Amino acid sequence: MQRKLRLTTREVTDRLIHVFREAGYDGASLEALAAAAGLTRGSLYHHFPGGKAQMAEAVLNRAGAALSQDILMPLRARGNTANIINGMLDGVLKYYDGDPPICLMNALTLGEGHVLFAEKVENAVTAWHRMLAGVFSSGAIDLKDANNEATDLLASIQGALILSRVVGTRQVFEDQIERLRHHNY
Amino acid sequence: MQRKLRLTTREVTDRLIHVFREAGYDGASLEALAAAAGLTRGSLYHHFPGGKAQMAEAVLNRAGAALSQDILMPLRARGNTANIINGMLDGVLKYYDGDPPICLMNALTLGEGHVLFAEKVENAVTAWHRMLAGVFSSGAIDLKDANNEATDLLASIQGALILSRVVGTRQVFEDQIERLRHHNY
DNA sequence: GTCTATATAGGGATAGAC
DNA sequence: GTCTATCCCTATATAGAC
Repeated sequence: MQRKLRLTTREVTDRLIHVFREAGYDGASLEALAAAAGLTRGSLYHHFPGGKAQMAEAVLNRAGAALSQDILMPLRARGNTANIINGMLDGVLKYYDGDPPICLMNALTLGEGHVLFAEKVENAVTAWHRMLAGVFSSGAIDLKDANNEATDLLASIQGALILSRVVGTRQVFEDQIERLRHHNY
Repeated sequence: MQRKLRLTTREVTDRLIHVFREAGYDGASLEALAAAAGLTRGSLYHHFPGGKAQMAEAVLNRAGAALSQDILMPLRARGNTANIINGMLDGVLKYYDGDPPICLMNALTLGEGHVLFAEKVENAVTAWHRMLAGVFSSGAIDLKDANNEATDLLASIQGALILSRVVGTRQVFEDQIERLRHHNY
């Protein structure tokens, strides 16, 4: 199997993701990014003339698209609430695919990354929360309760990611997601 | 009110905390740390000959002590489970005192910080989890269920911190903690 | 105990050959 | 589209005066 010589910008972007996930914005050096891409530092600037900020933004955009597809799309399905939530949780397991799983948006909102991307991340999370609340409120419960249920579920997922990373094993995350399937929605 | 000229290392440490919390290890520059301490870069090395790594470790140790006092100690109280958990949640609100609240241990386990402090952070979180599970298991339920309940609660708290930081307001965090008080334990 | 000044390395970014 | 070479700045760390 021969190594590809010329990469598309999208392929390069995909190779950069895990560096930003594990190191955050400030911790992601061009040296590490270039190594992950299999390119030199100079070559990165062909794909991203805007430098590191543009690299991180491209990675964030890719993650946003994946989140929409894997997690938000199942929330648009019709059916009973429990089935919809189960579909979303399948997407959550797919979207957070590392071992341990790490949330890119969490990693990118510290230090300089916070200055650059806080708004974009907030928008993504808010969209997720709003759609989740919509699913719960269609269950004919009070709108405020629906919002609270959405917050609870989102917090449980994000918290499981934190714990899983701290412990260093994916299993903690998967176990927690399984338990969330059996809650009463 | 006159400004103190000579600071103890502990006082300096306390002033460094919020820089590491908001920027993580890689994002915390000596310039920012010196400014926060009200000292020059050079003076920081008097208090921390080991440089930035030692500063972060000192901050982490202080946070560990505060966590023990504010959060773990209430878990040693006697009484019914609900009261003990309420006491812990009071400590949680006190320990995570920023606006928005940010988890130092989360911030310090990305990039180079992960290499340096992952083990120490894991130990702290594991201790919290173990004590929490102990409280739940004294409620005469299955040990595995107690562990799961502990994980659920810990994840809810950590996730609330994430959401609160992303949204940029402390209110989200406080509301979530209030709701956790009314769960059935 | 704090300062100024400085050493040294690594970071991000650019120019131009191939 | 990728490379090498280089520039410049910031970052961490050290030395020594006060």
